[in-house]
Amino acid sequence: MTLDIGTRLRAVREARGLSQRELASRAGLTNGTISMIEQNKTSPSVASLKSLLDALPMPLSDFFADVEEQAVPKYFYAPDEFTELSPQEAGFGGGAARVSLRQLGNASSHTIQMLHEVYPPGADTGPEMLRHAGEEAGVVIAGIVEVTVADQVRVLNPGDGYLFDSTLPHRFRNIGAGDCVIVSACTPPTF
Amino acid sequence: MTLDIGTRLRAVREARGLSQRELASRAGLTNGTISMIEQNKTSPSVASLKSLLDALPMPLSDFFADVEEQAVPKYFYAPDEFTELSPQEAGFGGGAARVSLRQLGNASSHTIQMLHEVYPPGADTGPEMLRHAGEEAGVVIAGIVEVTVADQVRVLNPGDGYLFDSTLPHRFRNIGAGDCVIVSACTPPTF
DNA sequence: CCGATGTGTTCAATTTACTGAACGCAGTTT
DNA sequence: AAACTGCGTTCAGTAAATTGAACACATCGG
Repeated sequence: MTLDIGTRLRAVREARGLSQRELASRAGLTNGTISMIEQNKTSPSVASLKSLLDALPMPLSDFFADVEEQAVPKYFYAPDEFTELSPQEAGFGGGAARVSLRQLGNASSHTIQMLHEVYPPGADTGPEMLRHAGEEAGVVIAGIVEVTVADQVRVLNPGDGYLFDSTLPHRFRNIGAGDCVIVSACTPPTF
Repeated sequence: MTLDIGTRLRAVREARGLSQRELASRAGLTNGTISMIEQNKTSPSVASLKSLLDALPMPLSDFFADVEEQAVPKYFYAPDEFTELSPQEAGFGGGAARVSLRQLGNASSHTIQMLHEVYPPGADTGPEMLRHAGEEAGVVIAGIVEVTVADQVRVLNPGDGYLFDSTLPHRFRNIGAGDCVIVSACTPPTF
């Protein structure tokens, strides 16, 4: 989401019938600064923004309540825009190997969670089986992974997939020589 | 003036069980910055604060206001066990190009539908935009695809992803020289 | 006991926000 | 018309936020 503080601020300022200079003097800032902010050429500090809103006046929560509604929705993500989830939060307690779990977007505001997962050789989600609400599915892109679901164990190769209810105890182990890459999806997001 | 965002940020961060470094890496900032902010030694820019809250996640306004049942359930699928969806069934009416949409499992008995999609060069879901209930997300594995969602158009390369509400009109076009491979997920399954 | 890993803090260097004084433009006033 | 008054924008310089690499302090395993 690219949040548009500039137009939001301008809208509020003009609704009060204030010029940039008037608002600037009340807030203890300069008109130039306000101009830059309204054009989204800079991202003001919280302190500066609070000064401006105090001078209007308007609470920060109200200001952002509207800003987030007007925010431009984000549909596309470059590789570096995936958010890396820490192993701990993903449910991997004392895992020795480092697993990369890169999430697509901000799952808290969606009903679906998609992950780009990379397991180094030997990586294991651990003998303690994972369990959580929802369903999960995935496709193996590269490498070899042994997946355990309930009482079933299976070795999956590139092109293979899986699909099961997440409340069933499950476990992933990379038993190949190289990295194992999986693209998976969960619903609802697990936190 | 106070506006103690430092202790507020620390409270939410610790509530999530995250260290300063973990949060920093997710938000694309450094641990030092978070330390300074939490001690109120600096006033973060709105852009920085939003990055931090997105990684938690939490909206700015909140921050500021205070399978089908079988005898034996099937969890694993070999590549030839994916069910090929006919273009028509997938919503492609008179599409000239042949698109491969291979579905993992029997989606009607699940809340999640995962597809392994292959688009030949020039493939297009058509100028009539698709619309259906639910959300969909995907990761590009190979090739180059142009995706249109509502009024946004974007060219996605391997490693890129997408995530949007399926009620928004959308369209996929393979604009590369080779096949385009995408692994996607929808919720709920679209039929 | 010591090395390895974890935490949060500190500080010089860099990037960025902000200042202060310009600028150009549109109405009014003389 | 020229001179004023108001508006928002631009720009070099300054102040502050942010980085990146240290630091000190804990906990854990050999």
